[in-house]
Amino acid sequence: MRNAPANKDRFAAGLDSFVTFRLGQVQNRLNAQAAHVLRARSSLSLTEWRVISLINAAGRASAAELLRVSRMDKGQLSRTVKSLVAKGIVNGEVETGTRRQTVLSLSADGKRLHDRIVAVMLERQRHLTGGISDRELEAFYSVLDRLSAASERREF
Amino acid sequence: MRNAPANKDRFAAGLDSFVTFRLGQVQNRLNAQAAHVLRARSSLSLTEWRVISLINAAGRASAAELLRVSRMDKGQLSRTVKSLVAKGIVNGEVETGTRRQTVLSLSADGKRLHDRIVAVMLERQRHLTGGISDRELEAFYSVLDRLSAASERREF
DNA sequence: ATGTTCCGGTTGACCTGTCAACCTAAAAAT
DNA sequence: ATTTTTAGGTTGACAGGTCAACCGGAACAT
Repeated sequence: MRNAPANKDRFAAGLDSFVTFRLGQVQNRLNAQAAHVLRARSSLSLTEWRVISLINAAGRASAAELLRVSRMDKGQLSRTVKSLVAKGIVNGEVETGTRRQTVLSLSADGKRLHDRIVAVMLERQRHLTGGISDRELEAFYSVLDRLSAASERREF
Repeated sequence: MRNAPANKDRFAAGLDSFVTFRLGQVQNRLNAQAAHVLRARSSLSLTEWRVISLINAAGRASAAELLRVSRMDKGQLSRTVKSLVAKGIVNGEVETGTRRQTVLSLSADGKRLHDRIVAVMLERQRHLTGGISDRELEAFYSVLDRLSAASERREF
């Protein structure tokens, strides 16, 4: 890191101390990278890929379940699922009877697509975490979890 | 943490292992929280606040400097600065001669605003990192930096 | 049974982020 | 001196995220 020119230090004291600031910077770069990879190897957007991952992880799940787990936006999920169904990547069976939920699952095509992409993503994951030991990662996740918990309080 | 209902575990294996996924979740929640705080105590958007912070940290700086340091979008910065100047929060002097840069600084109002908000933000920062030791934070930042470095390679 | 509440899902409006083209002035090249 | 390159900044178009109103069916109360 620290690849910015000399005057970077002028800012160091002011902003680097904000966890959120640093976190944000890294996250943006990671997202851009992921989106780039996806564009290079598929026609999926990052959100589409996330939804595919979610559905794959769940096997079969309703949109509501995915929402609870991912905390993504209702509307966004709805639209993304719609487009994935249109592309034949996701199947949506209208499970009537039990509160009319739509049960989502990957189609055969979807599964193949997922498996192809997930391989690349796992490789990327290895690249990203390559220089990081398991203990470090554990600690990292632990801090992340605490930040997540602390971000709960709305008044802050 | 871990406040999701029972079936959370079904997803654990699949997605929690992706650093980027976890990072993203936490980041979203932190952003939402920050935006909420800002809305409650000012009429600033998150981006406006970031730009104000940047300018404050720099004292006086050109837009280009802020860009290099923050890695935010050119256009977004331009527009945000424009609106902050319009609101009388930021002064933009057209430093001609040296590559026609516009030197940005906080106005008196801007400075007051910044100081008022930064107090809340520092309090929030303390809330967020309260349960986290300095050593843990150091380690956290170190991992973050390595992730950031690894997100450089475009092919991944 | 019927009206009320609740919940899963959809839609539209709006706001933010991102990309790329463009303008203009300064600097460098000839 | 004139042309070319480079860099700071602006703008427009568009994709993606976010909010809130809404729809319709299930569950529940009376």
